[in-house]
Formats: sequence, C-alpha cells, structure tokens
Amino acid sequence: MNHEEHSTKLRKLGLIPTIQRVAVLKFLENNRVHPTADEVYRGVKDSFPSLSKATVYNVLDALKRAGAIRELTIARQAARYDIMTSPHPHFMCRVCGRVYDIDLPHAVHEGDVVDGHQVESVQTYIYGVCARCREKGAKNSARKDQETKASGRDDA
Amino acid sequence: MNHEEHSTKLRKLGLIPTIQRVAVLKFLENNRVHPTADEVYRGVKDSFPSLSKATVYNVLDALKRAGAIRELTIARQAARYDIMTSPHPHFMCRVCGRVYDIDLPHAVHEGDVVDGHQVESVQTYIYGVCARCREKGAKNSARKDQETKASGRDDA
DNA sequence: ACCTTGATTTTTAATCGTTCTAAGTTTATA
DNA sequence: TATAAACTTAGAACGATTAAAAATCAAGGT
Repeated sequence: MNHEEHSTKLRKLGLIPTIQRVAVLKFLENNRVHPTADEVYRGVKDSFPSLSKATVYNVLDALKRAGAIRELTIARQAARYDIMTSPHPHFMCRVCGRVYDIDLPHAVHEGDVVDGHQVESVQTYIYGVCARCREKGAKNSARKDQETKASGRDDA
Repeated sequence: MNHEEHSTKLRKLGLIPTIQRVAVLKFLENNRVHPTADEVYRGVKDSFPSLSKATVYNVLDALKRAGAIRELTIARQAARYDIMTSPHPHFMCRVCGRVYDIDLPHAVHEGDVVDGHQVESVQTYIYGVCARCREKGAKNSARKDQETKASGRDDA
C-alpha cells in the first residue's frame, strides 16, 4: 500500500488523511506484532522526526474509534494495537513477552446476547510459554540446566 | 469464614497470616464484584484504618502468586481482582462499568497447547451493555428519549 | 516468655503509561 | 486567499503501580 491508498483508506474511515495518520497506519500494517503506543512512536519517529507522542495517542484513538484497529489490554503495563481483522484470541508469552495471533475463533461474538448482556466486542487472552521459548528452554535444560530468565523481553 | 479459618487458608497457601492479609482476603470473599486495588484499599481501611495502600498491592500480589485470586486486565485504567474459582469469562458494561461473571466455560484451557504454545491461563473479556443498563435505556427512550449517560459509574 | 532473624508493613518518593492544555499549524471550503 | 474547524505539538499533569528504606511483626529456638 502506498501513500495514496492509505489516504483513501483514511478518508473512507471518515478521517482526514494527515501525514501523521498515514505514517502510523503504514507502520501498523508493516508491523503486525501488536506494538505498544511507544513502539509505534519510536518506529514512526525514525522516518518522521517531528512526530509527537501525543499525536500517536491521538491517531491510535481515532483509528480505534473508526474501527480500523483494535486495542488489546493483554498486559497491565501498556495497551497494544492490532490492525483490525476478524476477531481472534491472542497469546502472550511470559518468558519473552511476545504477543501472537491465535488461529481459533472466539466462542462469543458481536451481536450475541449472553446472560442478558448485549455483546459489542470480545477479547480472549491466553498466557503461557510460546513455542519458541519452549524450544529454547528445552535446549538449555538438556545441555546444562541453565537458568531460563523469566524477566520481560525488550522487544521482538 | 471467621478469622481463624482465613488464617488457616493463608497458611495452606504458604503465606504468613498477618492481620492485613486476613482482612484483604475477607474483603475479597465478601465483595465478589471484581474490585480494583483502590476499592479493596478503601473497603478494608474502613475497619482497619492503619492499612497502607502499598500493603494492599503487596497482599494482592502474594495472593495472586499463591493462586488464591486472579488479576483481571479487563480495563486499561486499573487491574481488578477475583477470588479464584474455575476459569470463566467476564463481561464489562461500557455504560455503568460493572464487571459480571459469565456462566460459560473458556474454549481453551490450562494445560492445552495451541499453535505450539503452552497454555498456563486464559482470560476472556466481553464488552457491551449489560442487562440492567439495557432495561434502563429502553425505559428512558420509551418515555422521553432522555440522554443516557455513557460516563463511568461510581461502583456497584 | 524472650531473642533473634527474616518476613511484612508503612511512608514516602519515584516511575511510567496515558491524558490534558494551550498554542501553533494544517486542512477543507468558499 | 480568508476563515473556521480539525489536527499536531510540547510540556505539564494525572493516576495506577512500584521501589526504597526504616519500623514493626511473626515464628521458632532458647
């Protein structure tokens, strides 16, 4: 997608296509790892140094309300953002901190009524150890029982 | 449950049963509305004025790690706490802010492996308008199309 | 019961994600 | 190009949570 197409997409969403909005949208399309607002900020700022962090929050909020992205509260520390696709669960690894898309549908859907409550959106968050870290852990423990650091990662 | 029983429960969890821990545990058992740390603090402080907020965080963290309570990140603003029962989804009303237990099982469970990832816990959060607010809204709009405030509530 | 030692609580300050404010800039439209 | 509305910016403010250090308490041995 080029600049023009992003502008069109934003216009269709009812948003004025400013260069900041186009830049954030482009970043989100090229970085589908569920970045935090700060990660978006740092990523976009590289190619757009005058960008303000408040703008990132403003743009993310506008995109969210326009229904173009979803906000994930999978971790207490910071919200994460996902380009809108059909609803699906997310998995967060407690070892490396990465967030993965899970290829399963939700059991409850928009429009459903559960226990008398009108459903507008659903998020399922799964926590554990991801495939990559399980492998690494297995390797390490097989070799030497090395301590497998459980601290947070520092990004993808 | 009386004080002695709470002490026993804490001991079984491997925690020294201090009066603060007993008080927080008791509060959580009597207020199963998924309170925030601050709501726990205010609630317990009533009957225990010397209580510190840091202690509430410490106790909640200890209870969480001992597996006695679950932490919900259903809203970005603040974590909420739930006495441990079998895993179930939660519903948050965007009108009144209340959080309800949903009587449905999760589709994914502890111990499962999904896409190669080892599952340790699952949380499903559903957002929308609760039964109570739907009724109220219907009543109001039938009567006079009164504005239905969408701001946060101020508790149960 | 008393002591010792490690765990816990307390107060206070710090951190950090997010929101607010006020001023400056840009966009859409005429 | 003029104008008003929308948007961006920098920086201050906010609020939930965590950290640090000193004071207090709980448990087990004497």
